[in-house]
Amino acid sequence: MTEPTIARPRADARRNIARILDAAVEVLGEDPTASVGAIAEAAGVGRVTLYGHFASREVLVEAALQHAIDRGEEQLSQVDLSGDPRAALERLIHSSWQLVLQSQSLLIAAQDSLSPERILAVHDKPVRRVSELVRRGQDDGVFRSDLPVTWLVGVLHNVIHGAANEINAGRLTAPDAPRAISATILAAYTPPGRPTPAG
Amino acid sequence: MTEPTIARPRADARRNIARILDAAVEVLGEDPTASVGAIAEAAGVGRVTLYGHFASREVLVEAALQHAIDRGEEQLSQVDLSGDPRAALERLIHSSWQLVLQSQSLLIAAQDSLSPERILAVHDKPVRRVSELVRRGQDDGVFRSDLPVTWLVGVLHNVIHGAANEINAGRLTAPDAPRAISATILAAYTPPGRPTPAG
DNA sequence: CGTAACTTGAACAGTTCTGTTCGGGTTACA
DNA sequence: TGTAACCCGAACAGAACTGTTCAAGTTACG
Repeated sequence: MTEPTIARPRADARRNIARILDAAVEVLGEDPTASVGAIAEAAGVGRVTLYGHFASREVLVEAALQHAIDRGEEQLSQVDLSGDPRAALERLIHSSWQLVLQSQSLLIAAQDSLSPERILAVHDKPVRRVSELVRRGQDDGVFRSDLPVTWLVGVLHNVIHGAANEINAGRLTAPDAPRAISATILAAYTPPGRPTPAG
Repeated sequence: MTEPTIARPRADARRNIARILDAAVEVLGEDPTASVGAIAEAAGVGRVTLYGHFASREVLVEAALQHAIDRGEEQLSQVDLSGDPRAALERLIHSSWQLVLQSQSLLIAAQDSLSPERILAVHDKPVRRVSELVRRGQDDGVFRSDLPVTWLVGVLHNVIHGAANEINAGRLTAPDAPRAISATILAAYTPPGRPTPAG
């Protein structure tokens, strides 16, 4: 029985795949309706080549989302989540913010062409990271427990994305965003009847 | 000099226009990418007839958004905004919630085919209503003043739309939504160092 | 160096939408 | 009751996109 050789792509093929993924993240991050052709062009690659590696637009979008999240995970995994949950959350917000600002409409593209289940599956790791921090804060009595963790995480998600929209609308400047987000979230997470953190 | 007769549409034409607008609000409220043909069908009207009243998809979408907001304004204008700003805000949230739940993706459709300026212009009245209430709360010292009114209004906007998404994702039930939104917003609006309202 | 893997533009088929035109029928309304 | 306003289906032109095929090049790599 011959050893089953694992079919490993050629070097130029792997390079092109990487270029395509980078381009997809970048282009879809700005225009969620960007065509496959536009992505191929941005990657400096023929459209046929792209289809050779990604069978359909759907597959490409999912791979791009996965790629963006994987890259983000590298940074997020380095954030120190120990100590006071409120301070830890502020650090996490600060790191997440840049990532969201880049990939902005990539999520919209995903929502257009991917099933909710797949999107959720790809987001599993980052969501879990935030969820555990929030839960720890609840256990410590620092974060409110009268609302479910999923809701609190969702609020964070929406406020961050909302901040990106505010910047696009010119009603907020990028440097001001992290402070506004943190101040809003920390107050929103405060247990009923307890004082909010003073800036 | 003959009196310049104001060209008033015939009765059936006005009826069809109304039907089209209602259908547009309903259909686009569920699928932001719905085609003009689908809207015409839902209105029980020929596609040609629709184009006779609305020159392009863009015009139709804007008219539909305007229509939805105008209908909503009727209800919102009846909300009592006097007294404690926090209680008033809760009443306003409660009334706004139903409206948003219906028109959900109509806004997405608008964002796809309308310029941000036009969207903002159409939203002028409801935004102003909330803004003034928030500002009054700031003057009374009940709402925080360390963040701009536009930001606070934006947070409310995003949390409400986020709640709609949570419901779609099955992580929140419709009856629970108003309570979660109010609790979140009232805490988020609390001035730094002051206790959040106890549920 | 030779071959298999890979890339490429051009061209094609198929779909879906927008917006227009035409001709004949119906309806409001004065 | 007459006429202008209106409605409608069918059919058309045009654009944009997806995904495939082909034939000819280029490149990695054993």
